[in-house]
Amino acid sequence: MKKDSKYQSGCPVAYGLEVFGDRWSLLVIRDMAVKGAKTYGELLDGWEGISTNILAQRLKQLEEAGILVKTQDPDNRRSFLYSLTPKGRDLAPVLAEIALWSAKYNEAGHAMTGFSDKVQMDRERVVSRIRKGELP
Amino acid sequence: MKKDSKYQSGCPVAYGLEVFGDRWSLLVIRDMAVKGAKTYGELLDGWEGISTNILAQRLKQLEEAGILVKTQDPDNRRSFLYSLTPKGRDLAPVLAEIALWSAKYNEAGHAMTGFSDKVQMDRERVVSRIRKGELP
DNA sequence: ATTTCTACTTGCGAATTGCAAGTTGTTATG
DNA sequence: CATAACAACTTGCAATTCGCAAGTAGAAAT
Repeated sequence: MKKDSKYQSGCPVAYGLEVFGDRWSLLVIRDMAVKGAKTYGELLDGWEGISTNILAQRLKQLEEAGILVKTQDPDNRRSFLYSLTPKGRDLAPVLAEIALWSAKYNEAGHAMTGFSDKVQMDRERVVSRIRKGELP
Repeated sequence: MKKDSKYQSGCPVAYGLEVFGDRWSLLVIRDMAVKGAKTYGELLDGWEGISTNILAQRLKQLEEAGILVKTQDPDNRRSFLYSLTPKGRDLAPVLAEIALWSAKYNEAGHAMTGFSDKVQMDRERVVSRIRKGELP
């Protein structure tokens, strides 16, 4: 999708969107930051159903962008562990603000997640926890 | 692009991304919120060069989503004025957090915009101004 | 030894994107 | 007032990207 994209404008918003501004990247980051997903399989079984080829592609891009790192699972040699870097965890405020906005405007209500509630209760705490590598 | 997408998961992050989670929507919103772009032509001449058919499509989607409204220019009958609704302006914190993140991690530096600087100087003020419909 | 698991890769039709050119109605110009 | 220029799109089409399904490779369980 985003190679070394020609969309370079110098705008900070555009820079961010180059890195994670597609339909899936932020959802992968959310699964890791909010749900604590660590393996390929866990990410594949996320709430929205990303397809396997797209997931593989995004993981590679996000790794190249320094958002996450891939390591061998010490307990299972056929498994890898994905984890967010500080750069990736620093996207917590972005996730939080999107959740706050959605909580305000999504009439349908948001089931299956206490994330919105937690952020509404104490945004700083949630952001701080994610930044430290903990679950919200 | 996003019809009534099947990506409904109940997750607030996913809801937000359904509305503005593509390559261009947030850039259009940024052009309006930060640059004060109001007409189709101004949006076309944005920093990144969106193509005309995509712009038309996004404007329609964002209007349907209640992010912006389209009105006749009272001074020029061949021109329309696009403006953000409160729902659209409430995305200011999202733009701000993306800008802060980019300012921290974009080595290339971000020329041609004082938005990052303004947000870094006083995030609350910038968000507040955009929420009121003023330029940051 | 064979099945199962984990993490992918490959193929391919369908949808989306980007570029270029054309259209419609409006205002400015000679 | 005829014509050029403008503003906001629309249309066509090639190329990229996406999503589903199926297949592969190596490790672990049975």
